[in-house]
Amino acid sequence: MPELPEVEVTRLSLADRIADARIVSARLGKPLRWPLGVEPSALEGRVVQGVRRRGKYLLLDLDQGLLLVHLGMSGSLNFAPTQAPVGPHDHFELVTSRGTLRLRDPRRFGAVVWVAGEDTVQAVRLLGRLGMEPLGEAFDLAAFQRGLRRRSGAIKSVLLAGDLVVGVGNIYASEVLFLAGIRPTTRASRLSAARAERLHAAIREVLARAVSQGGSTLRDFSSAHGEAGHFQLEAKVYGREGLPCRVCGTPIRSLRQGQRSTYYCPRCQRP
DNA sequence: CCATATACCTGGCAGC
DNA sequence: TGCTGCCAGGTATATG
Repeated sequence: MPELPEVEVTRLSLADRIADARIVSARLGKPLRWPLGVEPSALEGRVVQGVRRRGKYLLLDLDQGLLLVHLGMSGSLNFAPTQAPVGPHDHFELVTSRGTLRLRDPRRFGAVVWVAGEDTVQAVRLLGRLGMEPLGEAFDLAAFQRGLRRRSGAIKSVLLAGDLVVGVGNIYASEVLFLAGIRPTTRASRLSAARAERLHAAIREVLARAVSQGGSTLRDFSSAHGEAGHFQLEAKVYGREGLPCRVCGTPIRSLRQGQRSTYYCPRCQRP
């Protein structure tokens, strides 16, 4: 579920409220993708200083070390002064002086990992190969164009890989390529400089718009406040196979790329 | 270096 | 109704 917009919406809804909170206790449920890396009791007394985001990871800065949180495919965070009873899919919990933070993740592809610092082996293993951040100054057009030229694979797959630019997942990859007018099967290396520039702009535009809409709620995503997102209502192609293109009316098509569904308009998106 | 397949796990849904 | 098979927002890792 969570692509960059959902992770950023989570961060925005959490950061101010959890800042300066002191951890009272930590609890684990079933195993997540990776082990926490410390005894939960070792987190007691730590203070949450802030929440950053890198790609689809949330970084909870503590006064000693930090927690790397990934929502995987089905994860969501909730932060509230008082919580409902623990459910069968609540697999991590931090009780703090300002409220209780819970990770609900039915599929358990998500993770919470404590690391002593961002330069540790474990942190570098997880964060070290991430591509450019698409929002803000770091998303350099020339570097993006150079990166695309080096890739022979389909542009959809290159976007998903996350080592050139982070944050574009399966929903937004289709949406971004629609906005840029690019066929998902086009080889990245064969995109003209002009089309690469349109793609660069489309990535920023779609992701920023999705953040402003509170992300996409397909099944059960919600912010740490519990609010659903609305971007799925304005999706142009994702999940719309057979329905008329919102721009030209041509039926939307779907195909499989690297075991993932891709949606596109055969008329608006030229190879 | 790059591209692709695989694995992880649960729940929802279409089809029979 | 109950079963089976497929599909789902991600990505580290192995393999070619």
